[in-house]
Amino acid sequence: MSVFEENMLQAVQNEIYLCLERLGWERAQFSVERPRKNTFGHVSSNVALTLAKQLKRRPLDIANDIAAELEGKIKGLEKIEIVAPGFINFTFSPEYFQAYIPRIRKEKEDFQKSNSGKGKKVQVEFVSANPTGPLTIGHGRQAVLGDTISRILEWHDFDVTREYYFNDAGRQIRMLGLSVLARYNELMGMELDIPEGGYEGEYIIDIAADFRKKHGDLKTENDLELFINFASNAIFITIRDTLKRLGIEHDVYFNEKDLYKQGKIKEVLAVLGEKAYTYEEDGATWFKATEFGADKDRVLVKNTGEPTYRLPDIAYHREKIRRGFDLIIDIFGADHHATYPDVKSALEAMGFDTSSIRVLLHQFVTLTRNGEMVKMSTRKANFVTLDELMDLVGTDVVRYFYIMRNMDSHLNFDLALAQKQTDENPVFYLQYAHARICNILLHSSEKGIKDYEDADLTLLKEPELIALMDVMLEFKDIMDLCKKSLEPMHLANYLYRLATAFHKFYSVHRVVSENIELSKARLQLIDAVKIILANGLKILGVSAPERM
RNA sequence: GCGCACGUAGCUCAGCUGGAUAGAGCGUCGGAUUCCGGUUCCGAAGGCCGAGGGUUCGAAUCCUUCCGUGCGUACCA
Repeated sequence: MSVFEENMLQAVQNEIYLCLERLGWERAQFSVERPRKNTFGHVSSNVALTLAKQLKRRPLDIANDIAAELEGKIKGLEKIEIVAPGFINFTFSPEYFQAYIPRIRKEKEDFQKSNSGKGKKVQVEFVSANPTGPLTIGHGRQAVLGDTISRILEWHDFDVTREYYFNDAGRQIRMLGLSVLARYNELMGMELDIPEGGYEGEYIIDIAADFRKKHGDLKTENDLELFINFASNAIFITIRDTLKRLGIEHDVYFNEKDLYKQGKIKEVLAVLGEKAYTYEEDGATWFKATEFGADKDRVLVKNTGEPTYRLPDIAYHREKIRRGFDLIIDIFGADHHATYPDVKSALEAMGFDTSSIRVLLHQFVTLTRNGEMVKMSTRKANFVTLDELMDLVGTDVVRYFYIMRNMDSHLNFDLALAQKQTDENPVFYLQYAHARICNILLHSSEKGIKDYEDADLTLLKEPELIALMDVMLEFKDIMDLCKKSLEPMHLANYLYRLATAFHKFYSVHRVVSENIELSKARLQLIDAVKIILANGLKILGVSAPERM
């Protein structure tokens, strides 16, 4: 049996290009895609439609010419059909699909793995939540998105650095220190006095108690720095543990504080000043953002002498570029969309090329419980933490749910639904397909079919099997799409479709039957399905259970 | 006001760079199992793709106006 090196889309596209060349027609823009309906074949192209205008001929006639010219050129092709208004549909033969089964089973986790990243260095910055409280459900979306995107890039052979920008300087962190101090004083018998804008969550009390355990009773008025360090460190540890529980570990925690210690903040001010992109007004230092198209200039250093968040952001991104990544991906919540243009402008003002930076914005998570919106705020204590969510529904569900929607859309996370853990949940449907395959493989060996390596794969030819194998081969296209769009949703949807194709096949055909030869062939098939399911789930960070 | 998004079935959402009769899950109603796990499968009902205009062979998709929702528009992060 021959092995087909290219996938269907590439093979068809290349042959159409060659065909147009032979016919002396210009290269037009045309699509080669998988049609929505399987009655349109496995691959479909609109090339005749797009050529109609420049050739001044009927699309159907053009399609006929192209089809005739393609005759016998595409390996593994069963038939070409021309359909009004001028689509050319390609149907591949069962042999084409069958040829992939041994490859999948041989290459296993490396099947169709891409090396298109060529080891290029990519930095993915995500979460970067202020260390002022536990991670919430809102942070969870970004955490899972960032990690899954990282996994997708790693699959494509990029060298990925997962990074967390740790805001351990500035006003918010001082508020945290003051809040813990207030609780500490309360423990010491003083009246509780949480500062305006301070943090009121229960965890502040716990930190204060731990502080007292470690440091005992202090006269604390002048030890704010001690409280800040203790508190931010305590919260850092809980954040890291929460992420670890989700299967996420950052390679680098970049401390904002270091930007100050190493003089990077001053450097940025100096460089921008030298190039006359800053000026002083009302006691503050301003950046001339209007010269880069902004509606107004921005403050970099307040009249109190304290930098705004923009300045360290600029300094941090300057460091990112200087560290020599080929690609820098920033994942931010939608509330940050206004800040990046300023950072970009400042970097360009300093003479940096910002084309390697790609900013991904994701919309918010709306949490509902019994149909009612649950509002989230770290300062007030009425939030649901990411840990609580994992307690409720498990990490597999959390990871899948967060990426199953387009990041441009609001994610509606219905807690009541998520807690159900029933068949309404796509994760179980998917995992069940994997578990079911494992069970069938187990069953077959109990039935005495231990070795099915010598199967006759030409027996795999029923429509449900062809449809299943068609979906299996789509894996590479989906991974390419994920890389291009940096949108893991496509993989989640794909795996769901793969599971569906398998369940449909299962419901009409027995795998293990009295017909030993047929059983062997189908065992090879489902073993291959299992491999692709497991590969995809691994990229999503979701487990592939052998039984449930 | 201005900027960035979003608006598709009762609900939650797909629909990739414009393509063929707009799809799925849940919910509703009705079916399928002597059998490898029914946590499965099949069928039905349910849509002026927010509204109007434009571009073209062809629009849910691109442009434009309007309406609605979210997030920004800080010397908060």
